[in-house]
Amino acid sequence: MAKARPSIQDVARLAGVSLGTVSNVLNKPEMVKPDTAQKVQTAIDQLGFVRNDAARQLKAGRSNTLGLVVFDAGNPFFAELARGAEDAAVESSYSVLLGNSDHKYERERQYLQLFDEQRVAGVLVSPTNDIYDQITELRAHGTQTVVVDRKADPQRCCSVSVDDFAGGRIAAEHLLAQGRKRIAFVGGPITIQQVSDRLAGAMAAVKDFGQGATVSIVESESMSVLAGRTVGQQIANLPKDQRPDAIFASNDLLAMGIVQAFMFSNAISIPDEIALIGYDDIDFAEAAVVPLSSIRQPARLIGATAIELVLDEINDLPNHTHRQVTYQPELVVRASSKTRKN
Amino acid sequence: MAKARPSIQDVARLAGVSLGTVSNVLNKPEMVKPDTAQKVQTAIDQLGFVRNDAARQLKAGRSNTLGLVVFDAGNPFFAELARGAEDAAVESSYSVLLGNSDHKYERERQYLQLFDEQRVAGVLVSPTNDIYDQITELRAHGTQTVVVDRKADPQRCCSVSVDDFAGGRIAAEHLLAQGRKRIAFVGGPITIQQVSDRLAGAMAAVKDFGQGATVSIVESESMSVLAGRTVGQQIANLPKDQRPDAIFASNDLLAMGIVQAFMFSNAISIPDEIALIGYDDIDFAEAAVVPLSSIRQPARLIGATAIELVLDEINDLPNHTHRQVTYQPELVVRASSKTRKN
DNA sequence: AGCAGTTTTTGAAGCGTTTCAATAATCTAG
DNA sequence: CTAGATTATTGAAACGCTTCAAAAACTGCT
Repeated sequence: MAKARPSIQDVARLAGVSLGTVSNVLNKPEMVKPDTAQKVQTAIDQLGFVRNDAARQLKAGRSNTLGLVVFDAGNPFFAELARGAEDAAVESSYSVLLGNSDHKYERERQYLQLFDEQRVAGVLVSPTNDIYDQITELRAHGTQTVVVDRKADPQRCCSVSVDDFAGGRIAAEHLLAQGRKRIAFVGGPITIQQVSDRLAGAMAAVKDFGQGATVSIVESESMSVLAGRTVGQQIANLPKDQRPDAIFASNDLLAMGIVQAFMFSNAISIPDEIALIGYDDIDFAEAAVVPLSSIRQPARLIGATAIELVLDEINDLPNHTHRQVTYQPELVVRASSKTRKN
Repeated sequence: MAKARPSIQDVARLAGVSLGTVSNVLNKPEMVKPDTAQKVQTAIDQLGFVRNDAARQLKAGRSNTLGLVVFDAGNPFFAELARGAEDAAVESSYSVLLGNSDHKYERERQYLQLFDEQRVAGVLVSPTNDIYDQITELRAHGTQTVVVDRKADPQRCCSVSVDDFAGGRIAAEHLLAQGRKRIAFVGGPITIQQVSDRLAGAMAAVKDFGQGATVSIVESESMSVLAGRTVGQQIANLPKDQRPDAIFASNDLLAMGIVQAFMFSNAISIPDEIALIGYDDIDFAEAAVVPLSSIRQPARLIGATAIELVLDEINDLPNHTHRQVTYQPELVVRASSKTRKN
């Protein structure tokens, strides 16, 4: 049934022109006479011809597709980032294909490999882990790569990130300023760079603050709402005097989960007993049971900037120099961390 | 610098074997002698050879990539759906590339076109609109296509969806059962099939119920949290006696936005004055200021099922018959729609 | 009509794979 | 040790496109 897909040859034959002409209609329409173009177009329509990108790429050696690999497409932060990237790419008539590694190293590898094999023009990746070799390899193969949401060695490639250390510091400082002393940091696995940086920032703040404030670390299994709920449960189960008086969740998903757990067990009030601050300031933070304080990151901007960088590298390789763009996070205070009577 | 990427030829030369052998190592390793394979592998590593997918596809005529086009990757519902699809695809060693149409017809077209040109093995698409011609065209070209989150004519292709009419009915019935009479339906643009089906379901429920209950329609600009906030504002601005006593938001994002608006203007209490129910039951619904009642859809399952269908069609085209899988939605009652004293 | 200059069209070469018939190497059994 | 069977390797021929030098078809002028 589905007869073989028509090729440029078939179109040429039907239109009574040479194959080169058809190609020209497709790629350099200005250099073919209008009525020839018309004939060709008619043939194309009639046959339902669709250019075979594989062949085109094979010949041309490059594509105008970009790859983006994130580790949690379900996190609105990354969704925003992706959208920023997409918009910027479309602007320059590139398309962005999104791969979700779901925190799985193997899957990340797989997408990177896929993009490499597809010879995409460039790749943005928010590396889960020690993906450095992967990236080095990619770059060695000639695929331009930009690291997003994490700092990268500017010797090796561009990166666009937000200062996680500063973010952690700001969050902790805020909690301390509210008079909290026993801060629990929730996040995990702590092997994730972002998590450990935020933690480090928080610790630094506590250290500078002195006054006997402490940070305890609760490592969560992942960074999801569900994981947050588990952690929340855990904390709720603690004897009252062992509970922290503030929680810094390393992203909003976790924070929302914690909120859910506290609501459910009905035992802990936010912010009276425990103040809570999240990270990312996703759209949902504001609508939480207790509107969630958070550290805002310019997700969209990150995506857009990353695209800019990768395109610069693609189009102007010779005098491209790697840049390390770092944005500053911003404290957003809502009810979840406001101490009522101070 | 970046010397041309090594080809299979280069590998062959370096390994001292023929090009066919290298290909075999790559594709049918069982039919090449172990030590030959070893030599080849060494050469591959040394050169950093990466198979050129374009060439491979060109020859093979097919790829093992699947495309997924959704219209709102930021909506956790679709994120879930995508994850379900991805997991199922990986299971069968396919990869899924995600395109986000962002409700824009043009961008949807563009992704579909891209996938078509890339000769992906199959496409899942949650069509924004009258994308039917697009799909017909795709299929005519031989790209297997499955419609997700919407019913499709089973004469033409498979589809996996949830019964939106039933969902709308259930939601409205629930609100009516709570003693509400003036239901506002929020959603838009109503040209979106899902929206109009849910509306139709709600209207049917109200009609069956009789008792002078009514449905008013508030068309929102889009289906986002932001749009919800706008609508919420609008409703809050209404004179008290003209406000509905229940709102059925056609997705949770809208509902969350409405919650935010009501909180902000501080004028309307949920559910006392207005009961609220959303749709999709995204993870965040439970953590909303007022935990959100919702209509749950099995997002992950939808994605997984769609992959199954498309793979069946790909692998067994001759005796594949289109199926129209419809799942039933499920009412989840939380605080936002519970009438306290009844 | 004939020439030079200009615009269009042509078609062969080649991109890096996979495939497959042909060839070579190796094994088995007599 | 060898014929015959079996297993491995080879390399030429596509796949469908873009490119580009060469040919053809026009132009406008004498």
